[in-house]
Amino acid sequence: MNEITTPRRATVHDVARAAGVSLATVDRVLNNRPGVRPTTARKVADAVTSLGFQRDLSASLLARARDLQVRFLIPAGSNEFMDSLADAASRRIESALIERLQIAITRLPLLDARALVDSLDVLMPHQCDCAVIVGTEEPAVLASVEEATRRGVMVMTLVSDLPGSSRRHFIGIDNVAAGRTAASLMGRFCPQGGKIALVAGSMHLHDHHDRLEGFRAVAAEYPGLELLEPLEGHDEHQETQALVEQLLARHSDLGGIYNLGAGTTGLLAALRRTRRTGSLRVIAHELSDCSRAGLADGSIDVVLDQNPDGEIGAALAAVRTLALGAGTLENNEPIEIRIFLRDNLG
Amino acid sequence: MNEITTPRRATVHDVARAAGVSLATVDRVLNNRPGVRPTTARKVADAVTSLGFQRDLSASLLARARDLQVRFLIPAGSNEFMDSLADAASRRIESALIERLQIAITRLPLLDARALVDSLDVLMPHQCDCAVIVGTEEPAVLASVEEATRRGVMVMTLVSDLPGSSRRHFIGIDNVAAGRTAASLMGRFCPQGGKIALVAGSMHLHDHHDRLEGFRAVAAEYPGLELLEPLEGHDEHQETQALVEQLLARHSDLGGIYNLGAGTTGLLAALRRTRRTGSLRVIAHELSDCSRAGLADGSIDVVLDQNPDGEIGAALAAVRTLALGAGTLENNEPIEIRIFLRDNLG
DNA sequence: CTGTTAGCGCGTTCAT
DNA sequence: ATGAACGCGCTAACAG
Repeated sequence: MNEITTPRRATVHDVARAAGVSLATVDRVLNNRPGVRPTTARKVADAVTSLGFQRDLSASLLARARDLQVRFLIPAGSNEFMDSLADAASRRIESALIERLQIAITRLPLLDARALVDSLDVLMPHQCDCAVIVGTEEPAVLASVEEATRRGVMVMTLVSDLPGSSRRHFIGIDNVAAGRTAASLMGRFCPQGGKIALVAGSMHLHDHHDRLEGFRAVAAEYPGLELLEPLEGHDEHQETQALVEQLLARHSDLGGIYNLGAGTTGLLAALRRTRRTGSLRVIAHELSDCSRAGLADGSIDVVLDQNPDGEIGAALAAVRTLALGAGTLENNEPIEIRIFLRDNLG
Repeated sequence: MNEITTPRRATVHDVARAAGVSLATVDRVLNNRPGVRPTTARKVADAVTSLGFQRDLSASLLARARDLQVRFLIPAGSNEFMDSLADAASRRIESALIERLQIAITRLPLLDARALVDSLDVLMPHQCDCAVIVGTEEPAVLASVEEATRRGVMVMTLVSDLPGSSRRHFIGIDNVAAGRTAASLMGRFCPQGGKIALVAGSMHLHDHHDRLEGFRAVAAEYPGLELLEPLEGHDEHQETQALVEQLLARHSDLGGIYNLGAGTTGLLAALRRTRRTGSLRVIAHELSDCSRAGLADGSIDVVLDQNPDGEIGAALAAVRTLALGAGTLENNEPIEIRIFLRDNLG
């Protein structure tokens, strides 16, 4: 039998011996601290690569008698999805602690760049190793991210990326693919073709924009589908409900609705009031109590979900990896979109 | 600002002090080793619960200067899906090693209970902490699992469970839900109704059986759907291809095919030869090179995937948790079924 | 039966 | 600029 005999991993001792220096020097190089001659540093670096040395994060945290501190900065009040993100983070507090990861969560009062910047600017490297933020692409935010990085606080973006910045990693789904998938389903749901309505929060939101783009691209492959102009409900229950009721009244022959925003509660209310849940195919985003109910009673056919639990898990895993000093994460696979019907709900 | 001040976790020292004993005694109780008076053991146990003590697995492995050994026993040759399971495990070898988890993989020559039993019986606790097996429900296998458990080797079931046994955990999807989901999609794909063909490997396989059951239950909700008698292709390319070609020839008005087995290659060949990829809705199982190609060229509409990577990850996480001595894992949520269309392929 | 002690891989004073 | 020595939470070999 081919038994796999794993060779013992290299330790700091091995590196020190190979480089002909002491443990302390190796440690200084590893954590790139000052006080090492360039020549010595090179010797250590060579030993590290030739031995394939990999630091043991757990032992490192054990020695420092210190946990890894992660702070999530998540908007509140605006979006139901943000609540589920925060909940997912909360749920992990306990289990993360066992792995020496301390999770702190700050809900920002508004979807306000100022509040985010203020919270970010306060974070110091001795109390926060990594800030995981969901932020909008505004100059003040970008500046704050740069500043945090310079101070020694890693920044990671969640849900919505800040491409030009010094964020070390991005966790989120591919929203264009989400829109494409929705269209691909809708096209198959309506083999006879038909009018399809699009309900968004706002076209100014990056993710909504991407979803719309993806949906339109694939919908074009189904000549029978006639896309109506997108409605903007600003993710407000009342407004979305009114909009959808008006929509249903105007188009008695509507074939489907793609709700690419977060106003699912309002949409559902409208659908139920007008009792048009049979002949109409409805695709919405984000699993929530509301959308679960919609799936259960048949008013929603499919829910595309961003998988907040998976995103939080991926974020924590990334923090651990990046804490070792890796420049960037190469395995930057985006989070997978989850697809739910009534029949595969947890 | 509500700063979360986490109290320091309790350590073995704290437990020893609280129980009025020494570290060694605490350790003996924790690893339930012999040589401790019941009275003393109780005092320690009380201290553990009252302090909410949780062992640090990493520190434990560090002290033992020993990695956690996990062995996967996976059938070979029969099923393409098993290959992807083994691949998923292989891909994790390196990253797991950093977390002190040594992965070993044994491919069993046949889907043969005897081979599984032989491999399992050899495993000793000093070389294998946990065996993760995908096995059939046969008396010899069950006996072997009991024996392994008695020896001190944990057993975990993967993909296919052994309900009555002493396996500590099961990792797999809900196949009834998978079948239901397929029917739910098919029903929506065929609003006019139509004939639906079912292609299975064998009705003797637990998972195929469950999928069929789920599919039938939900398909009954769509009165227009007419289910043909299931075909058994025994997951063989040739046989499945012949079966499907015959099927297509006989039913020129076929509306859809649900391939609930693993013979996707044969199915695809038949579809391409008969060039019937337009009006026909096809739902298959397991993402593979073959099914990916089918999605890409439109011959397959939807692939339901068991998520082998996720299953391996869940298995490794479970091993870590169970290694601390927890009796059973309470969070026994099944693995989620992944749903792929052409537009959300990684 | 129970306690003492050394050491796992690493970080961190404090000397040198 | 560099090294020796101690401690983090836990296990194990050896005393008592």
